[in-house]
Amino acid sequence: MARTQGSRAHITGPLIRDTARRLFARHGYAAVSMRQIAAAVGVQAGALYAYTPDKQALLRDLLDSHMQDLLDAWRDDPGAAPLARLERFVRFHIAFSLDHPDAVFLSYMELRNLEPANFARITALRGRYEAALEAILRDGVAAGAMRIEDPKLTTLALIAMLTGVTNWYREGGRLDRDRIVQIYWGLARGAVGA
Amino acid sequence: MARTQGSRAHITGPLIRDTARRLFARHGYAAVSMRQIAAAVGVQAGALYAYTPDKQALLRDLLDSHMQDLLDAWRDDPGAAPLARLERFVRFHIAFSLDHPDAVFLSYMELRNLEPANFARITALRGRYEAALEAILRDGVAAGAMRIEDPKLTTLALIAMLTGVTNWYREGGRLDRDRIVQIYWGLARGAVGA
DNA sequence: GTCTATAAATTGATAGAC
DNA sequence: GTCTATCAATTTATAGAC
Repeated sequence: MARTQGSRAHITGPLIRDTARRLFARHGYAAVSMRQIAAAVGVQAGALYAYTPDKQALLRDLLDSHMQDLLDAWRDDPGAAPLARLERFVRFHIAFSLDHPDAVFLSYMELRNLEPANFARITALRGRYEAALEAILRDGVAAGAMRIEDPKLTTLALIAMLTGVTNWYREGGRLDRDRIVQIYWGLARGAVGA
Repeated sequence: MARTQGSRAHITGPLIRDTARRLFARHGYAAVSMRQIAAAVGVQAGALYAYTPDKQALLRDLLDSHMQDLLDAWRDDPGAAPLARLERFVRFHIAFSLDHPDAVFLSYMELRNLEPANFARITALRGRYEAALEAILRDGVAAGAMRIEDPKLTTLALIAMLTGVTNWYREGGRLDRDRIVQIYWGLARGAVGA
């Protein structure tokens, strides 16, 4: 018989987050019940509430920590050439997206299910990430290394293009990661007129 | 007092579809109840079932008719120069996306809530649309008018980039539609090496 | 920390009157 | 075609035992 009692707090906490992230990404926040999460984790529904005050907080924490991780992981080198910085950004964004596909998917799919205060917080973090790319583009224009009509729109367009890899990438598919980065870098370089 | 009885079938049918599309796009399919749709339409929940056998059929019909509309609306001119065809595609895709933002959003957001048979059908229609762009890119490469490393990936990348306008466009914003098309066409043209 | 049990509300869908 | 009323299942969240 399986365990029916006893504490496993050291693994249950992270497991709840991992499980919720996967199920939310696959079926949508509203479509996944706390009972489904609990069943996949291997606990009863009531046990979840020792880790999160409610379902909304679970979603907010997932999106919040994802955006924090993303911002912490990106390190620009303002001293390098703008084109080299852009290439690094392309490589970073694709790698991060493929390493955390569920979190990336969630963070732009479930914004609408956040309460206003949480929505504002996540949107602000996203704005900081976009500003990081926009700064590269503006420096590239200033240095004469890029030709860009509208840096703000180009930022959004490039991020949408790069994030799109999560929609079709499958491990072991036709193209490996380096090849994908190479192709997208060619597209991005052309788009900025370099 | 408001009407509490009587048939208004000629307007209720389309109204249910319009309302469901808007609410599904805003809050997500699973998050919207049949009662909420009915209330927004101005009927009681039971009345909806005179128009749709169930909630799933309502979603399927919305996605199906959107993809049909999209395919019907796009008319390529295989005799024209590849770059001119691509420019027309960019203009068309952006215009269609901004004219039907909810339908576009739904059609790539709620695929996961379709039953397998419905999912396969919608995905096949989407494949036909992608093939239309890919044909232009291949012709452009063959004619020496474009330099593209991978036409398939470039197709997906361009569509993701163009569809992204629905994420930030607001009527009466900083840029009008013609200007947006102009900017995105510049990005697309550069991306394909023209 | 986890369980069992349950409260209170909401869900998709149906039946039958008009 | 629409309404009212309702069923059966499911939902989030809580209370109290262990």
